[in-house]
Amino acid sequence: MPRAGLTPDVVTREAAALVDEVGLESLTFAALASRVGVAVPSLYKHVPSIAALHRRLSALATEELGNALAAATEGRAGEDALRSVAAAYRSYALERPRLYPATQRVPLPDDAPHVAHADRVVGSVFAILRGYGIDGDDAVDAARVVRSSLHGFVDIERSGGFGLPRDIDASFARLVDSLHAALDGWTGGR
Amino acid sequence: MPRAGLTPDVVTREAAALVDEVGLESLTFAALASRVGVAVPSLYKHVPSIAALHRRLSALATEELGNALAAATEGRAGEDALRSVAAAYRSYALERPRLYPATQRVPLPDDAPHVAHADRVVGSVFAILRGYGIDGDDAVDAARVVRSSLHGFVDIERSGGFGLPRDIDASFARLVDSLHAALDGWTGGR
DNA sequence: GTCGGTTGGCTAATTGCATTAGCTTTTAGG
DNA sequence: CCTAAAAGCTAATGCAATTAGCCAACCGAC
Repeated sequence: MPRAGLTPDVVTREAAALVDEVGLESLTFAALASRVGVAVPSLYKHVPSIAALHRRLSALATEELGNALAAATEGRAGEDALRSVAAAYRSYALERPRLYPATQRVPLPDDAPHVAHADRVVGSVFAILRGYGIDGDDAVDAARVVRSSLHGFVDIERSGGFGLPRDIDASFARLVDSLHAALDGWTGGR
Repeated sequence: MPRAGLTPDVVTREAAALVDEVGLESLTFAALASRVGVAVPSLYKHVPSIAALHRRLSALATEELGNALAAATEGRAGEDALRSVAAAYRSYALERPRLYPATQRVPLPDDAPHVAHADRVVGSVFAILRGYGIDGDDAVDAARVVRSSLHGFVDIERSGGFGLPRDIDASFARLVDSLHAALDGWTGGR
């Protein structure tokens, strides 16, 4: 029986591609095994459980999002960075709408790679705030505002929740305008 | 065999209570049947499938959220309404963190009750905007900004995604401040 | 009160999924 | 080449969702 050339990373990437087709909730070891050409129990040689696979998918999605955001901040600061990061965030969610929710899983504390990817995502937001001169507790509050707005928008969008007849791109632009105004006029804590 | 007194609404409410304990993804007909005291196949007399039960849960959660928001707007306008609705939105999500995600499901078009509940939630947001004198396409954009911010914040919060040592209530207050500022200074479309 | 039809219980059976146990083959390193 | 580890496999187990069909409870009409 020749080796299928699987590794945990290969299995995870194939699983992500399958999620793009069927969604996270319909991901099964049966479908994945069929996809990579092995019997179902063989998957356990590479990934200990379906739950572990979901955690790996979260780490992968978070890494990809982090990469996209980091690239978006390069050579940019302040408003320019905000707009670039916001666009990258939404682009990622629209490219992989079924995988995107996996970015929201909080890493297990001992999963160093996943923790690092998550920190990187948040780090990109803090980089924006430095351009606005916001730091300390204010930076935490502001980062939460930015993350909430972006996550909220793309989550509702990908779920089809914006049903009224109004251009969604235009609404997103107004959201980012609002974020810029909020960060630009950010005042000390209360 | 005496009747257990079940109806589709009773089953749905019991399912919601079970979701509060175990989460949406761990809801099973087996656990629910045990909870209401009937055999598993008996549940099919009241709810046609697990998928249909999830849709009913979404309608119920959306109704509850709609009730909370409607109550929060009563006798209030503008900034007062915004703060009240924002608080009510977050309170609901914190009271039923495991059920809250069900509010995000888009209703099937022919599910009139669910559609009505969803419209009511959005209606409460539009009521706020009327107090700020925002209408037309601007109102759609602004409603999407408000919904995104609120949903995004509570979704990250309930998932444990705000890990940095900073009071979350304070961050939420800053989010609402930002929303108020955005709505207060809302200018015409672009 | 009785009867008939409908509703709501039940058990048995089926299919599919996640997982474990243990055997066999392939592969890598000494 | 040999050995141990890794990676395939089948069989088996337990659980979940669902269907089929039987029986009893219930309700409305007479």
